[in-house]
Amino acid sequence: MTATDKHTESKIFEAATEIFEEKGLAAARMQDIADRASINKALLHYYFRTKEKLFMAVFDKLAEKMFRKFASIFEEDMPFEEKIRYFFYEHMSFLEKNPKLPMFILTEVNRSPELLDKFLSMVNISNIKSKISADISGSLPEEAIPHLMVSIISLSVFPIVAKPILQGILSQAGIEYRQFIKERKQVAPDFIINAIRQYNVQTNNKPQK
Amino acid sequence: MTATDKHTESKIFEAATEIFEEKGLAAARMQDIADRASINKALLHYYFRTKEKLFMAVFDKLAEKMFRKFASIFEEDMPFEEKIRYFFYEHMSFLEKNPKLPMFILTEVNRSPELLDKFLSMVNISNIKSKISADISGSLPEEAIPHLMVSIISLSVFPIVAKPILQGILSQAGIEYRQFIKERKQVAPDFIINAIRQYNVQTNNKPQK
DNA sequence: TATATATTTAACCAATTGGTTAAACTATTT
DNA sequence: AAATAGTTTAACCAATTGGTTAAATATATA
Repeated sequence: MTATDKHTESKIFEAATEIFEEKGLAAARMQDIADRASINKALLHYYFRTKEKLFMAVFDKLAEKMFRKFASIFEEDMPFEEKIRYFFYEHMSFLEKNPKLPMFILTEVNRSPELLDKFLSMVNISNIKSKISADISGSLPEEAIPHLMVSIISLSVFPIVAKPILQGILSQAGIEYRQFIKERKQVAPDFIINAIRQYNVQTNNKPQK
Repeated sequence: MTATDKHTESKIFEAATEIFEEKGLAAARMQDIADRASINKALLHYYFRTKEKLFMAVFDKLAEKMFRKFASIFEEDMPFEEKIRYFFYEHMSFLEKNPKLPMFILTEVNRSPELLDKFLSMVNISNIKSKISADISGSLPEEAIPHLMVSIISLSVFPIVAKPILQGILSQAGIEYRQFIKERKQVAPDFIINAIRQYNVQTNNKPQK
């Protein structure tokens, strides 16, 4: 493999990433990818053999990116309240930089759930549960923790995925979507923290490492 | 138009609804729709002329259904806390019966946001805002209301849309998705209500009409 | 019952799509 | 420099796709 083909292969990969993120597998066309990469379509097959294999290479990269980001944030060692705030800040900043990623993943995993198989273990919910239990005291029931986590994800991801709808509805009230998402980085963690206050949750004031 | 063709047309429409919901516009095939309806493919064109027109008929019907459900629940006259509980119960029951609908709408409006134009006015956010302000007293800032509404929608819709992911992750901890969603009808409104308690929100105890 | 109208069928069509092929071109090795 | 290996191109291919056509069939009307 020469420097030239490393270049061609990555050009293809980048173009494919964009096109697949924008259109999904079903609507993406090999000719569109070739056009985006400014190469002859036959090269797609020379380097990646089939559309399916090219798609899988892209999906794997993007899903890894998304799940790793999620998992790493949640497993950080820090006081719980701070972790919630850090999660929203980090996760929503990540989503801001990758606005098409969640919708891409959701589209493809709804079509083909087995695509997820190799990524699920990256999110160890039992591990996260014990970390959360260790981080907080009070009467938060253990069975509430998955709900809490799903709520956290819901509050951060859904407004991104529903952008066209929210943009339309919010603009009726003179609210600008970008500004709304900006505020949300603050509002959403407040919301979560206040919601769990009912359990007399005291976040441990452990010294930070 | 005869009784027979009313029958054929609705058979086509129903089959198209299923196929478009399952696959979206890009991946749906006219032959698949014809097979699902047990008719000859040419009839799709006889009754609906083009794929695009058939899709639009289906999209309009489904989007109307979804937006009308959302809007009607939120404009109910009842005490706020009760409205939140009613919203989650009604909305999540609706989503349970139409599990593919949100993902279908999200997919298509992300691809083509102008599809939304005729439905946005069904959700009058300013109207909802004044209703909520009238329903509750306390110090909930007006600019927090859109965030509250988006949170409510996020908490109800996202777990449906993310079913494959949640199913995978939750099963690792021995949690069954269906049971999780069932619990959520109770957990999510609790969450919302507790979250806004910080504003010294008192829900009006107006007599029900 | 005969005629007109509407519906359905099966065959066909042009365009598009993912993929293949072999020649031309470029880079590397002997 | 010639031979070999690797990359790229442009043309081509078979299958699929949304759509069309005209004949056959069914239904409605006079």
